[in-house]
Amino acid sequence: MTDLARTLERQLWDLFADYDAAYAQAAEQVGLSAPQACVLVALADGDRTMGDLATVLQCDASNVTQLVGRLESRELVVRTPDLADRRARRVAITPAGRRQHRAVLKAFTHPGERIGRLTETEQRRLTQLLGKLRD
Amino acid sequence: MTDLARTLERQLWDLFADYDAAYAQAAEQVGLSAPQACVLVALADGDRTMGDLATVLQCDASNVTQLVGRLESRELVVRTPDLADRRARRVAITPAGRRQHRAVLKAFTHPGERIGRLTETEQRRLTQLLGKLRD
DNA sequence: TATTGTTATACTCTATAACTATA
DNA sequence: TATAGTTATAGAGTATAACAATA
Repeated sequence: MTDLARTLERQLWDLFADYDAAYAQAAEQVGLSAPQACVLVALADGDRTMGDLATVLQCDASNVTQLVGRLESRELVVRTPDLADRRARRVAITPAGRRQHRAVLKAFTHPGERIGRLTETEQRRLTQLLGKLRD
Repeated sequence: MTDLARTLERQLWDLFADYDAAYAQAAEQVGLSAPQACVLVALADGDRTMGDLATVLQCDASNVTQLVGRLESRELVVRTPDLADRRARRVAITPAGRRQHRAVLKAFTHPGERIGRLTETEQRRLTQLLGKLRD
């Protein structure tokens, strides 16, 4: 491996460490854990079944049961029956949950600040490079 | 916020999600949790006191006590007295711990693969942009 | 008196296995 | 028989508060 590639690896590691910490802190400011905030994010664009949530969050269904249970006890989400499949339950974000979600987004200023340090040209270049990175 | 900035935020989020998952998977392949792997990384370049570890890992000292305790019970690290300060204890990685650490690095191919998709010129450009991002 | 580290405790996150209800 | 979700359980990560030993 080249020195350049090693430098890049280190930069990515450091960047991600900062990013993770900033996200956890943003959630915490709102009184949520990072996984709880992720649930609200996953529900922001519409309700989902429990199983769908497990897929999106990349975790076990039993974990979703507990995450949603804690959020429901705080009335940030609600579970309703699925009319098409009586085994399934749909989870939806409540108005209070939506307020919390917006608060997390507002507190998570980290990416916006960083991106704002780049000129528009640089941002375009970065988008292109990151796109190639993900493929 | 511009569309371009929004695209970048989304790209960073997706990239980081992949990165996190890949790191956790690399650690798991070796039989470690991600935090445990981070302890080994922190000790790879030399021993540290418990308090120093807490600073580096950005967590509470009582958490370090438990993380190190689990690793020590598996003989991946050892605690030795600090000769200069009898309150402190120095934690060092063992040969077995070093093997585990190397195995994690070997399994964590994700960043290297991604970086390898870029030409050297693109890598240089990305390094520069990421540097500006972090400041 | 302040600092280093541990212990006791509590809560969250997470998965596995066993179970219920429905398809 | 297979699938959606829950429950019971267990282990790991995390922090707070109280504590012991040392500075």
